[in-house]
Amino acid sequence: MARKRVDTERRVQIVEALHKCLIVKSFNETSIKDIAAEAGVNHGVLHYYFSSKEEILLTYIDYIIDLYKEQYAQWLAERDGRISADRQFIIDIFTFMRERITLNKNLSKVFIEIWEIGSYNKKVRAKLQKAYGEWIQNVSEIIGKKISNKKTIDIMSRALVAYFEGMALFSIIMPPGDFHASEILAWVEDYVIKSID
Amino acid sequence: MARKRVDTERRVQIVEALHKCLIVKSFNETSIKDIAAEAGVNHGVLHYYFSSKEEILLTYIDYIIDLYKEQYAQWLAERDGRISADRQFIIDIFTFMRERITLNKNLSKVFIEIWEIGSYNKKVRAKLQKAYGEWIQNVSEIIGKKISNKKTIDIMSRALVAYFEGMALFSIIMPPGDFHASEILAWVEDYVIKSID
Amino acid sequence: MARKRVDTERRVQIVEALHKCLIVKSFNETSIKDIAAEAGVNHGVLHYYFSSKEEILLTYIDYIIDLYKEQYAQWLAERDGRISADRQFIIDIFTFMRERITLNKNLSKVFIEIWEIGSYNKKVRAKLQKAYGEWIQNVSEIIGKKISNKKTIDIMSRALVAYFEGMALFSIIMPPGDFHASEILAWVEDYVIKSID
Amino acid sequence: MARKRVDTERRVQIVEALHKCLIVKSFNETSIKDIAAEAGVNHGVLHYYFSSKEEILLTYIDYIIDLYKEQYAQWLAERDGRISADRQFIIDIFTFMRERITLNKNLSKVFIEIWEIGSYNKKVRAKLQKAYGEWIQNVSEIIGKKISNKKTIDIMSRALVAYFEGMALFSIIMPPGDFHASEILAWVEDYVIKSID
DNA sequence: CATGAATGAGTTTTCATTCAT
DNA sequence: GATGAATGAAAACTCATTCAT
Repeated sequence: MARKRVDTERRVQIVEALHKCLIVKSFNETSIKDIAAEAGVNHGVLHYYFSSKEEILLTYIDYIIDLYKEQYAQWLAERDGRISADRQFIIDIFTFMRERITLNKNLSKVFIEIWEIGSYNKKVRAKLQKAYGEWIQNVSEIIGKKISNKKTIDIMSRALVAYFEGMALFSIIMPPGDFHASEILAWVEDYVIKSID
Repeated sequence: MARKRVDTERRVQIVEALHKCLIVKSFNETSIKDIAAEAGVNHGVLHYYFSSKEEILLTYIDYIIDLYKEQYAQWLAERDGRISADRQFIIDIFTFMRERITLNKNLSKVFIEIWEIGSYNKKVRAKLQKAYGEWIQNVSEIIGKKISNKKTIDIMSRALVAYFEGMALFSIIMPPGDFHASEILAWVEDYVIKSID
Repeated sequence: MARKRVDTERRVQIVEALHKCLIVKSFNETSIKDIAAEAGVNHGVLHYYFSSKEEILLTYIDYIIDLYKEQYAQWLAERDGRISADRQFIIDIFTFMRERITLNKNLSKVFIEIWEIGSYNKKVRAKLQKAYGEWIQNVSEIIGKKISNKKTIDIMSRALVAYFEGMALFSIIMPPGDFHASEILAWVEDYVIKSID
Repeated sequence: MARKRVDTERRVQIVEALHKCLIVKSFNETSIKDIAAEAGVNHGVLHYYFSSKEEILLTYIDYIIDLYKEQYAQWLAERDGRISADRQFIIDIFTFMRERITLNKNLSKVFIEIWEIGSYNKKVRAKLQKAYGEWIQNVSEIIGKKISNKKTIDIMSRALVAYFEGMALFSIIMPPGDFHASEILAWVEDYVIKSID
């Protein structure tokens, strides 16, 4: 049990080191020794806790997705844990997504990396599919409070999440201070809320 | 003169070989020898025509962007070369973008790769910024036929292009046959056209 | 602590392997794999202990210079560690330099190589400058026991060391058994000693 | 006949291009294309006029040695073509060697390169042996005007030429403006002349 | 003769992974 | 469990040389 805990701590430590590395360089440019140095452990140890570099990545993807799922759950818990049809609630939940997820630069950078790996790697893609499926489901529940047509809900939630990810991409790729991602996001949110309210 | 043509042809040949490689594996996984094999030439030749692997990539990015800019220009030329305020014209132009760009799987796959490289590589990012800037400009001109408020045009065109790219991403990442990208795109187009018409 | 020793040992082993290689071929013709083979280690190991081929060379130059500085220091230590004005002492010290340094064929061969590299490489040149500066200083101290004019000491010590190196060069370049380097050196030594005594 | 002349001109042109390259970089760092570019000819042509890179070098060595032999011959011709026992003549001839050969930086640089190649390459070494043999012979003739003992002449001429080459080396290797090669050379010349006069 | 395209062997370097201690 | 030494495959790149046109 105690061993297990140490194990888990070490794995988290390593996985968080990978996160720090990915802020600065691509997964490919990040060597096992880079991760080890960032984690403050011997690089040989990484192969004790993980079978390969890929396994660190897969674990990391779970970790980063869980981190934001938990943040969302926590945010929701602070609001009684229920999705409300309230206009203000919907404004707030979109604001949360905008500020904490879409405009989180480090997160976006890392996700561009994960997209790229996922586009060639089935295991990574499966994780993305699951995470995006859940996020789409969350958005469905939100707009489902206002719209009854299931088809419309399905389409809109997918479109919205794709749009969020497109904006996350552009917030990294486009010249900073010129693209005004925050403003665009707010405008569209407003537009959507007006449309469905 | 004849020489110049051989030069250009070889460079195009190499760059198209890179394209074929990028459909299957990442730029990093694609070795100089892979590209050479795909192009059917000796690997030393690649360094004869290009100073480095990165230069092949940069040339490729120009090539692929030009390819689609030309397709757009050609499409437009067939329609008198002018952007019209006609409802059908706008429907058609969005259909063109949807079918030929956003839902072009190979193109999307390659662009996910370019995004990732661009997120760490300034030269690549600059090329993306230019290309997206132009595309946003094109969309601005289209919706500018219907909307007069400059700010709204700016925001909507940016939002639309980001959304298109988000959809391109999801068409690659999400389970095929399940995400219904085509339908979602058509629905949103319809929605936008109705909104601005 | 044990680790540190392994480190140093391996580095010495590699540096000595380079020495053996340089007896046979130039630094440029000596590949990392050649050095590794000579050292009896895997070639990857060389990059574990040294960051680059140049760093091996720089370390080697320090090594070979230190080796002969130590031999000189040791020789001197055996003679009470002091430079004497004794005629026999001066004869002996010149003999030491002649036999152990100037006429040491392997050493001379390697130094021709280092000269060549140093003529294009600043770091190598700096090491040569330091080593020759010290050697000139040593000769100054020896002849300073007999001559009081500082200018004369400076000039003579520089001239002597340049002459020694020219003789080292010729002992490698000129047909063996024909140039009689040993005899020439002895004659000049004798001449110098007579002049200053 | 005309062809032969064109051939020779081209070969000289190439060989002079190599000289210019060797001022700046080592023979190893100098590529066939570098030489071709410096000569203003197509690189394929070098293999028409020379069988290999080594042959260019060997031809170059002949060229550079001849150049200075001719300069010496010409200088001598201007002085009636005979070596004189005149003190001033000896002063002048040493001055010529000092200024035009030993202190000629480009020449010295190139010779360090040739020494190094010659220390591993028999053909190059043979050329050096011949050239130095001739130079030593010249010096023998000069000091032979003053000294009658053949053995002494042999030793002194060899020692002098070795010393000149050592000084050439140090004029390249040692910190410029610090070693005072010119002064040292002049002092020793003076010393030698006084000794033998 | 001239050109420049093509070849392919060879170089240094990187790094995930293994493993003895 | 931890350490760091060792392995070896693979990468990008260089370049003398060849050769068809």
